[in-house]
Order: sequence, then C-alpha cells, then structure tokens
Amino acid sequence: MLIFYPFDITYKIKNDHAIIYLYGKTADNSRVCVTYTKFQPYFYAQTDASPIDIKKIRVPYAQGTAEIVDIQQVEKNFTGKSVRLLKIFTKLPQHVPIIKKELERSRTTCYEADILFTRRFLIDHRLTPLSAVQATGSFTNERSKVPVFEATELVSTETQRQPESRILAVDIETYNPGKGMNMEKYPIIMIAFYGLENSQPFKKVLTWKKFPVTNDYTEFVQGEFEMLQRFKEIIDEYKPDILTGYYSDGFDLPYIITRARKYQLQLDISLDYTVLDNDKRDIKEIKINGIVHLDIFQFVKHVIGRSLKTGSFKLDDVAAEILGERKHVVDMDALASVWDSQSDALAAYAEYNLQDAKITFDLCKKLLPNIEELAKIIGLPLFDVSRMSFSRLVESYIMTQTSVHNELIPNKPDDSSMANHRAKTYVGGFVYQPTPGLYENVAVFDFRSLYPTIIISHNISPSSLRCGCCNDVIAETKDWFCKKKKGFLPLVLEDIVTRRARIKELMKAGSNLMLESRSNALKLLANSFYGYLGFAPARWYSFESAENVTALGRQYIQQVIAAAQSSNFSVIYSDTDSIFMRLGEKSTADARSFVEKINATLPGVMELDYEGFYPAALFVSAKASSAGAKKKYAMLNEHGKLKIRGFETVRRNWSVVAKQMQLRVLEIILKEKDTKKAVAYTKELIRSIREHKIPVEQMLISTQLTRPIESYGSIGPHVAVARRIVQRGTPVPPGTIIHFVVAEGSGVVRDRAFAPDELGQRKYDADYYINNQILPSVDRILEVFGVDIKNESALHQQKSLSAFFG
DNA sequence: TTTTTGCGGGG
DNA sequence: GTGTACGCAAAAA
Repeated sequence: MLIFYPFDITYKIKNDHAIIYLYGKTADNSRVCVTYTKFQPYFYAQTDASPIDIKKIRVPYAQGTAEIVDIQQVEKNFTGKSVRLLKIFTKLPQHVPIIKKELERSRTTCYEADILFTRRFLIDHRLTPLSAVQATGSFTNERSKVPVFEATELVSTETQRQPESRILAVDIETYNPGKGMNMEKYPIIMIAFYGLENSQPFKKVLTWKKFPVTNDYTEFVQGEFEMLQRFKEIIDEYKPDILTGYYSDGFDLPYIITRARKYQLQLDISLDYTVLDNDKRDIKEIKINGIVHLDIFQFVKHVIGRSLKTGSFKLDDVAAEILGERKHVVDMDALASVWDSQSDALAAYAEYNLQDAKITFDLCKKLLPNIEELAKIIGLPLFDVSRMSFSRLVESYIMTQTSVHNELIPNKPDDSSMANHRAKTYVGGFVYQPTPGLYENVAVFDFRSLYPTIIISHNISPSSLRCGCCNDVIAETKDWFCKKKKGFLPLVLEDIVTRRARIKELMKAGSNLMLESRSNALKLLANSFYGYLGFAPARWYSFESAENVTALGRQYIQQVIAAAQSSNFSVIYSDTDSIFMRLGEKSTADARSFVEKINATLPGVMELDYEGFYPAALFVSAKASSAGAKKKYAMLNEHGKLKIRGFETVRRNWSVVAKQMQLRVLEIILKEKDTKKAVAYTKELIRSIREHKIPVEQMLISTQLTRPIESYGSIGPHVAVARRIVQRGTPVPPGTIIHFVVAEGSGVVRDRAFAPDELGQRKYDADYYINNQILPSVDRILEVFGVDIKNESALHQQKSLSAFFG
C-alpha cells in the first residue's frame, strides 16, 4: 500500500492497452510513479440502433482496427430531462473518435467523445491532483527515473500534509544579430538556473565562452553541445517537481529542443526517458512526463492578467508589479557583438541571465499556491490549469461536477452555432446617468456578487428555463425559470459559494496562504459563471440565461432606486450593481436601515451591502454632452482619502504637471470645497508655466511606440523623436516608451518635439502645455461650477460654491 | 466601411 | 493527443 500526492498524469499504450501513469510524491517527499491498467475508454451514444448491431462495428485505420469492447445501457440527465444512452467502451482511447464518426453516419448523436482519457480517469475515480491517494499494489521494475508502483486499486483519501514542490527556474540567452529570431541558425549562448537547495539559493549560469567573473555560479563549458548536455544533467541532479520559465512554451524550451536536435542530443529529461519534442501546433505547450512544466507567462496572461495594473505581460513589468523587483538593465541589442568580441562585458549578461531566472522563480513561488488550489478545486493537473482561460476553468469545474449529479456533458458548439452565438446580443447593466455636480454626504450601496446571487436565487439555467410547472414571468423578457426543481448549473454555483463561505469562516479563526488561495480560486470561478453562460464556445452556452441575468440585475437595481426615492434619498448615480445617493436630511443610520429594509425583500442569497459614506463626491460631464460621464467620478471618504475613477490622473501620456494639477484641483474641491482656490491655483500654475518656472522634467510627455518605427504613416511627435534616436544609432523597437517635450517655435508639433537630451537651450512651449495638457485636464472639473477656465474673462462670473449644495 | 491578418511573450 | 487560444488593433479590400 502506498499513499501519494499526484501532480502529473499521462498514459501509454502497451500490448494494445492504455495504461494510466500518475506521477507524484509520497508524504516523505520522495518521487513516485503509479500505474493503473484497469481504466477503459468510453463515450455515449443516443441511437435507435440495437447494441448487438453496434457492437459488431470494426473500423480499420492507419495503425490498426478500431474496436468496441463493451456496451452498457445508461440513463443520464440532460437539460432537465432523463435520456437513455448507450455507454460504448472502445479498446483504445484513439478508437473513440473513429467509432464516433462511424456511428454519426447513421442518425446517432454522440456525447463526451472528446473528453481526454486522463481527464476522464481523474473525474471517474474522483481523484484530485495534489490531494492524497491511496494505492494498493506493488512495485515493478519498469525503466523509469523514479520507482514505479503498479496499482490494482486507487482511492482518494483524507489529505495529510501535502509535500512542498521543488521548483527550478530556467532562462536562456541567445545569439541574435539583427531583427527577428532564428532558432535553427543561431546558438544559445547562456542558460541560467535558479532554485532552492536546503533553504539556500541554487544559482547557475552555463556559458561556452570564457570571460572574467567575480561570482561562483558561472560555469564555463566547451561549446553549445556541452552546455545542452549540462542542461540535462542539472535537471536530472536537481530533481525538480516543477520546471518553470517565462514564455518557456514559446521560446526557451522550443529553442533548447531545436538546438539539441541539431546535435542529435537526446533530451530525455522526462522521468520515463521520453525525448522532449517541439509542439508543432500554433498553441505551443511543452509537456515533460513526470515534471510539471509551468510557463508562468501563460498563467499571468490567462488568469491574473486582468487584475494587474500593467497592460503589458513582459517579465519586467509583471515582476515589477507582483514582486516589486525588475530585470537588470543591459543593452540586449549589443549582446551578439559583445559575444563576438569576447568582451569582459559578458559578465553583466550572465548576471542579467541569472536575474531573469531568479524573478521567474520568485513569480512561480508566489503564484504557485493559486495554481495549486485551482488544480485541487477543478481536479485538473497543474500543467492544464496553468494554461487555461477563465471560461475553460469554469467549464472544467462544471464537467467534474457532472458525475456527482449524473448529468450528461453537452457537446461543444460547432462553428455555425458559435457564429450564431456571437451574432446575438443582449442588454447589459443599468446605468443611471449622474447630473454633473459636487455632492455632500453621499452613501454608496452595492449588491454583493450581483450576477452569481441572481443565478442561484432565481435558478437561472437552461434546464429550468420555461418549465411546465411555474409561471412567475420576468417582466422584460417574458421568460421564467422553475421554482421547484433546482437546475444543475445553479446547484454547482451554489456549491461554490457555500464552499467559499465555509472557507471564509475558517479564515476568521486563523487565515493562511492556502485558505486565502482557495477562497480566491472559488471567487474567480463564481464570478466567471455569468460570463461563461454568454461565452460563444461554451458547452453550457445559454443565451436566455445570460440575457435574464442582466434583465433581473436591471430590475433589482431599479427597484432599489425607486425605493430610495420614495424614502426621500436622492439618487445621484448607479451602474450595474451599485447605487450612489445623497443623504440630505438623513443620517448614515437611516442609510443602514434602508439597506436592511431592502434585504428583507430580496430572495435567496441576494444581498445589498452598505459600501460606505463619502462626505463629498464630484461628478463631471461627458465630452460633448451636458449629461454626466459614466464611470468617471472622484469622492472623498471619511478618512480623508480620495477615491478617483476614470480621470486621467494615472494615464502615462499626460505630463506630470497636468496629472499633479488635476489631482490637486480635485483635492481642493473635495476637501476644502473652495472653487475659488481651485481656480486661483489653476491660474497661478498657468502663470508659472508661462514664465517657465516649472522644471522641464515635469513637462515630459511619455508615449509608447506600438509598431516598428518605419511603419508609421502619420508622424506624431513621439514618432519624430524616435526617428532621430534611431538616426543617432540607438534602435527603437516597438514597445519603447518615448519621452518628449514640446518646445517653442513655429510649425507643427512634431517638428518641435524633443527628447530631454536634445532640448539644449530650447524652452518648452508654454501655450502648447496650457492648451493641450493643463486646460483639458481641469476644464471639465471646473465647468461643473460654471467656470469656463478656457475663457479667462469668464472667471469673474463664477458662482459661489455654496450654490451647489442643496 | 467591412473583412482579414497578425500579434502578444521571448533575445 | 477521446484536443487545436483569444481578443484586439492594424492592414487590406
């Protein structure tokens, strides 16, 4: 008997039979491989044909003949109804699509024929990666880098202490003269590793030219071939559970594989000696049997990217935000020539290489708890969850729950259904447009998890839609959902919410990283549910469900608005799930009791939260309209902090002086409620700019080049500056941020834009900055108070601020 | 204007 | 591996 924690799974065909291979660790931290031979591939068919006739089907194909080994009759739930199906077992996994295609030639619909064999195994045996599994059986002498245990029985068991994973990060530097990459032509010149060995950092940089170093981690080898051999050895010796890289699916590992093939070097780092091979598809995923290859870039892009402030997923930007640590700065364009001249400067590149491996390691370590908890909840290996988008994570979770509820998994929509799904649109959240103005004593309410709670409380799902037993019609859509029998999807979502509530309770008693990560993973799944229903390629796509979720959302928010108004609160603004209202004569206690009153009327788990009280709030008008702008406001909370949404204060392509000024004007208005002071401040700043008293650093405007410099048709100021930088011999690749100042003179702006070091004795163009940076950043704010800052003569006509408080 | 292509990440 | 991203911006039609 053996208890182990699986983290990787694959299967192999031996003697015309599929064998499952589970790789994992035992509680005492040793690596093990557990095999299982008794799992048979299958799918479902809905057909009038007799099982006896079907069982005779034989389909020859390139590698043999596809055969059916057994057929069972089963019943499953499908969109609220019970359906009779044949469960068809085939000899090998690859026979499933072949037999399925044959059956579909004769009025037969097949289901679950595209569920991968290893996933099917995990779902059916209720085995969860990283959770303890008890195996009965014995060790064999199969050739492998870790002991192989052949199991006759596998049962998931009470989780003990999950062993910690050994992580090794890898990063390569390549010889790359000119532009573009060429893996076939140019060699790898350095490979860096970063790990942890007995709580000490494990550092190593391999390279094949000698240069003086002051560190002990650089190892010099004969040439690229020897370096690749050492790469293999180091991985075999370090014995990582997780091999991590940044874009290693698309760059580092394909590069290493391509170079190894050139030397006919067998890259057999897999625990079963399988030689690594390039993925030939568009979507590269490099799998190493027995070692989890985690490409951190994939997880960042698919899962946490949306919650990051940085729009760029470059290693430098992501590490800066998540770790507060950056890449080293070296001139990458010069690497090839430095390498050719064997310069001492190569030492700096070795340090750069190691730093990349280090921050990749740190990112992996930091994000691993989140990936592990997702893997445990969804029941898929780390390799898979780390590469999945939100919708696929939700879908995989729902798929694991089908076996609990005896539900049949719907097929993926075909191309034409998907096109139909995409073509249909429905109305989104309700927005109550604000009237521009400064408001005092504002209370903000919001619905806690509005869409998930609507789905649960109203039983929104395809199987409960327009049932035969109920008739509680949703006013706007004339649809209804069953009140008696809970649908499969709302049950699954309710379970997620309940599990998260339990974890929140545990966290009150004592929080830890695992509970936090688990709570985050469940929150992510719950919040993705509504989006999944309206996602065109979703198996459980349901236009009516998605449409009715937003319809009910609008209905509830409008009910709250109406109730607030009849209780003499005046509503200022509302967007989808939040309501902003002026207290007027009422107190915050009145606001809280209003929330209680509303909650007494809400069904199921729906709940309105009292989000907070704000002594002052400013709403400005939208461009070219007197109506208030959506999602653009500034508020002052009770602790004197500003909450700013939608203003330009954070945008890069505004000068520091304009951003600071906008922030200061908002502060004066919200904290001191003194429009005259704000106007005076603005005029004073304009005067300082006119007199060139503001340092030029504050005048820098930063714009990112999004394309190669040659490809720009219209030459903006940043392009003009970039062109001159190129002329001086420094390449300016796409993504470079160009800083420039607009100087005095005649002609178009682009002829007067200069990089800071080109500026010399030139002065910045005060009028340009006043008209294009200062005034646009404050005129919409001051306009609220009747101040036309663009027309100075109008400054005398300003109303007193008190006129704006009711 | 609509449709098609190509990029991101990596050196 | 019982499979074939995705969402957007720029270029082309």
